[in-house]
Amino acid sequence: MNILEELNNEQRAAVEHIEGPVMVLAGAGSGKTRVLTYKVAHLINLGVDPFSILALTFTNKAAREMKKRIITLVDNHDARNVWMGTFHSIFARILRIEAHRLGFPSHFTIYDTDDSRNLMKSVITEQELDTKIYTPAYVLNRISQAKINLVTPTVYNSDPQLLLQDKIAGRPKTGHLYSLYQNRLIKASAMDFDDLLLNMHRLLEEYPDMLYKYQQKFLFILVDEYQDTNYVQYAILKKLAANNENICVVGDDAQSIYAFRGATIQNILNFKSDYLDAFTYKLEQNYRSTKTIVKAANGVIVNNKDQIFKEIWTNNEEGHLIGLLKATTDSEEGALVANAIFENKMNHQLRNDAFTILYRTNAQSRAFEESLRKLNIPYRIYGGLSFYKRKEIKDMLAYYRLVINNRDEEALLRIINYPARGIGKTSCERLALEADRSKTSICEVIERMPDRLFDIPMPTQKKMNDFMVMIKSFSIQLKTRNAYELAREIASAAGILKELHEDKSPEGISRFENIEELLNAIHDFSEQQERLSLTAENLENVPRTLDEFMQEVALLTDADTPDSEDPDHVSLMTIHAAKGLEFPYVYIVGMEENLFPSIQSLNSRADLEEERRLFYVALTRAMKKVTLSYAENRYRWGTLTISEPSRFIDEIDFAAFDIPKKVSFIPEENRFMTSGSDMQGTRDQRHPFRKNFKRILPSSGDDLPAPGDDTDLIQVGMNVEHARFGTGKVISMEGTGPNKKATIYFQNIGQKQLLLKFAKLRIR
DNA sequence: ACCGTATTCAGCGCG
DNA sequence: TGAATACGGT
Repeated sequence: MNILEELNNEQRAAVEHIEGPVMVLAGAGSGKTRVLTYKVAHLINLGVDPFSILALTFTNKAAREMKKRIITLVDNHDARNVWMGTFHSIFARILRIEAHRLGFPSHFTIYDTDDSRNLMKSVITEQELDTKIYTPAYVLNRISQAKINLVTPTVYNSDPQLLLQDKIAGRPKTGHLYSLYQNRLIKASAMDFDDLLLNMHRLLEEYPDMLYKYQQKFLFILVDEYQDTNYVQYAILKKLAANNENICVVGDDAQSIYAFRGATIQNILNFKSDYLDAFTYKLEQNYRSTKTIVKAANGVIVNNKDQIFKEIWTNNEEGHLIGLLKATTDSEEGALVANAIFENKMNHQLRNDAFTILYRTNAQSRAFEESLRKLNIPYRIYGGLSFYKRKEIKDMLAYYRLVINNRDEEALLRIINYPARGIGKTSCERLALEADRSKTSICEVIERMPDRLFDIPMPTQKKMNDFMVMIKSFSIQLKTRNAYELAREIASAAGILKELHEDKSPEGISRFENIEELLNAIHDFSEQQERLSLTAENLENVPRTLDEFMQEVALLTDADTPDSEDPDHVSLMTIHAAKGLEFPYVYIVGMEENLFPSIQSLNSRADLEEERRLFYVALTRAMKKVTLSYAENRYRWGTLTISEPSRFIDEIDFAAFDIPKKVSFIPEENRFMTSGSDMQGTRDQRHPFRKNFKRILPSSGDDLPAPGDDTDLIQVGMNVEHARFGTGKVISMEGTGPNKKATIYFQNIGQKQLLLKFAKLRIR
């Protein structure tokens, strides 16, 4: 059977167009992933060597599922040799092969965000800078932005504009911290996530033979979720594809929801000018949702200015109207939604996994959990602490990391005194200081220890040395021993098994079980015969080793831990986490101004438009029915706040709503002023339920701001003007009501903290 | 080294 | 509010 016959005309055209640059603009639910998988399958069917196909996805999970699908499609196991994975995992594989070019050992460690944060924290404290001003998060964010834009420390520190920005932000040392941070990474033979991209780019940029090699290798390049790629990813693709330009990108600008961490929609918008003979296909038929949902989603997204025009349509039934639930409080919202799910489930004989609750922020999950539990409805929260982020697992992995890479400082500092061996904090700090001074790694400092006199007590030096000897004794066994045996031996030699076994508290027992589970995973791994296609050439009977395991683990996350529980549960997750998924019944909750759209997004149109795209993504997850809910009052950060319904509700045609009787105590004359008429009604007229939310300002008595200033509109990040101090930028705000204070950086006089009720600030 | 209390700070999060 | 960290006393 010809697999192409399973596609519609546009999909098929995109799949069969195999040469030259192709962009597939695929609306939500239009079979985007389908095009990608069928295209790879088609290529293989045409006789293309799977080893020469590079397919990049957004998550490991997507890669795994796609690969599985392709193998069944082509019914040929060779399909597993396609280079399919995330940008990070594919580039990590290549970088391990070519590491020596860039001065790294092939066993370099990949630092996760915790490692990066800890390292940055030490760098900042060692520089004796104020960690309140130089928060690791801020500095790392700056560095990440720099790396994404190919800005190395050297470039950064000679770029007047960047330096000026840091100066204005009151953090002139940021560039210096970048250099120090990067040096520490190199010293530890480590790369952070952004380095995997940046170094891949360097490899292709600085070594023409490498560029040639990988251009020759990857004859066909496919990219999923192109709207969520950033500049360095774009630049790498541009280089790899430069030879024959057989590059096919698939994406939907309307679903770009990761601009906040550097993804840029420009990659899609510029595709045609980057590749002059580019061919564009638009997939506009939605196979997922009802007409009602598609219409609602179109009505929302049309409010964005930055977009490529698409008209999504569907042949599906009209379907249910959109539900709208109004609650008095956040906990009532939880109860309303849980009850609605319960009723729906009972009335229509549905399974729990037909339902999902989507929210803007993780903090909202609690009310829904409680209500679902009361009704005995099984649920699962996605995106919580993943297995590999748990403390005990990270501790154990730190041992393995250190055995593999003795210079891995973050791993060393994490475990040198866990379990407790009497090596205290001060001694560790001195150790780190000495490593920094002598420009070597901590591990080398320890090894030279007895010969030198540090201000570390002799017994402690001895203990440090014993520790390092133990680690190294395992290092030499890495290549010869089976992953599982070695892993278990390290676990017991380190004392972790004993430590956790003795802890009989419920948490201790669960930690012990988690370690066992980790060891089981390693056991399964070492039993598998199949290796990465990368090492397929040396198929001898070498056991699978611990460092191979760790290479796979470094880039795994949440979604990669399969859940063993009953799969029939209601899913709770953030909208971001729901990207790419679909559910019959979707509840989008917390539809309130300042929550969704988020208060932080109200400063710029770009941010607001990203929120709107997020809402678009949420709506288009649904197959059968969407229900929106909001609460009039909500506890946020410990205080009760009054909310009004989200502007996004207004953007859906009022006629699409199924307004429950109990909410519509609406004056008759407003009843029929729906958007069905051409009348340019106010928001209140179009959406009568809003009437109940006549803004009630908290009474602030005498403290009401004088008319003519902008006091209660001021937000972090705004430029403001003060009668005496001139113009400045709001850095942070604290307090509530009349006691609201803002920290403002004034151009002329520097930082000041002002009580808003007195400051009479104007927004500029 | 360890524990209880004070303080701070709250967006979304791939790899 | 509550989790996560910092601090300060034993």
